[in-house]
Amino acid sequence: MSNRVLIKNLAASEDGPVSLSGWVETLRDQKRIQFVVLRDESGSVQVTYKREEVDPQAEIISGLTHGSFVTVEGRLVHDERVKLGGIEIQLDKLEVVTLADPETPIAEDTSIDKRLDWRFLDIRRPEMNLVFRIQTTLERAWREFWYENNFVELHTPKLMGSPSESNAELFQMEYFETTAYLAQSPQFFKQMAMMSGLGRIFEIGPAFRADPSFTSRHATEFTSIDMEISHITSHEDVMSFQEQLLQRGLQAVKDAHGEEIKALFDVDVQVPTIPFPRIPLYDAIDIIKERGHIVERGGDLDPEGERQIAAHVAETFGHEFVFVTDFPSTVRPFYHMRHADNQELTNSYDLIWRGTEITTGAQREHRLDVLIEQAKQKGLDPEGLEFYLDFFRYGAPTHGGFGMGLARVLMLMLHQPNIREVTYLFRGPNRLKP
RNA sequence: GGUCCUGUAGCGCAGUUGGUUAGCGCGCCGCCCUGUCACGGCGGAGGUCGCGGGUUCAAGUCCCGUCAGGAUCGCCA
Repeated sequence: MSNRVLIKNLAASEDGPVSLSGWVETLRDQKRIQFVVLRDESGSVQVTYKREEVDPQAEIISGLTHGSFVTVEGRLVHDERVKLGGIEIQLDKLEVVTLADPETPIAEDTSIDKRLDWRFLDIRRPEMNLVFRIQTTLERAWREFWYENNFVELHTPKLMGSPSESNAELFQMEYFETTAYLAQSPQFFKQMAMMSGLGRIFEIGPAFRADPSFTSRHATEFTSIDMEISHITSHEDVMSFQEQLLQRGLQAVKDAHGEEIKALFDVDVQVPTIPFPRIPLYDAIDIIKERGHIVERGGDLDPEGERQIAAHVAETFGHEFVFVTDFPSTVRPFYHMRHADNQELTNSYDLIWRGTEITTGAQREHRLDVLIEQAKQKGLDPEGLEFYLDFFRYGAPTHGGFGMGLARVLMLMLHQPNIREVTYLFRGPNRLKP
């Protein structure tokens, strides 16, 4: 390994010899003096070289192109004249590792679709680079929370022999002599873990949906944050876990990256207070109606309804999050538990962050006879659900959980307009590359 | 899948009621420049106007179709 120093650590270092490596960001090639702005994964710094009469090193610098990767040896000097951080490297030796093609195919203001074609160049930009450092911090904080609470991490299969849920569109593929499906959700397998005695589980993994959805918040493959816990009394227990999880994650991101996020995205990360506001759906519909938007009872909230209830919560409680609870059974899958005293409502919720849905959660029905009855009411044939229904034949604890879209969380955290900005390699109806 | 909008140089855009050689900024190439920092100065290259058809003496511009992209709705995470 080379003994390269990260640029972000230079400002606090003593003047003296250093070696760096990085990409050429700018070359200001004057007759007597040359300036190279060098960027690595942590930041940018100016490299200065004073030219001699006959000077092979200066010729090498003159031949540099934007994006070329170089190693630099020189002396770090703190100098107030330098606008870029008040430091510069006075060059002893610059070596070209690889010369870049002179014309870069994308720029900062290039449209998202072209930038996705050249994603590796796009992610070289400091703000895009930061996104994935934030993602790492977020997942780490969540994992720590789960570990502290005795969760088991699972990896459920993504190749399925039958659909994992009823409604969403399925990808199917040849599988030797039969047909396989890509998992739309780990739903059934994480419930299986409850009957396996694992108690509390989480999974961070891919989910696949063959929906031709053209919006700023949908992908055909996305990373799903899933959690399932046993021995709950209602969906309230699930919501309580989730709000703690989000608070922990956002606190960790703010602590580790708050200043950078402010500098690069102009966003102040808000750590939410607990508990998040909770509003039953029918109350939410009444509130939305008072605000001038009509949502029919018996249906789901439409996007405008979600924005309206979020605006109401922001104005009334000063909170960015809201749990909308007790959805009607007509819009929920058969496995959501219904109210004991009202078959039309479920022990379920959606979590909305600044007007966008990031989660669906629920208490699950654990009684086999009730489950079969609810499946039938949804027009499902229990025969096709045998493998799932078997879970409930040999003793099932009460349980519930949620699924949360990772990229949606990042998009909303960083106030990005599109899920594609915060997904490493986006997959949609018209994008399979790179 | 529906609706609306957009496709002009490597990138971002302008292009008038249809009219001669399609422009601007950035980038790129060459030369010049004593510390630049959005460096500056001079010069230059680069275009099947998404694609196909139609109207017209004449189409980047109007019409039809098609492909691609964006926003939004449906659906969801």
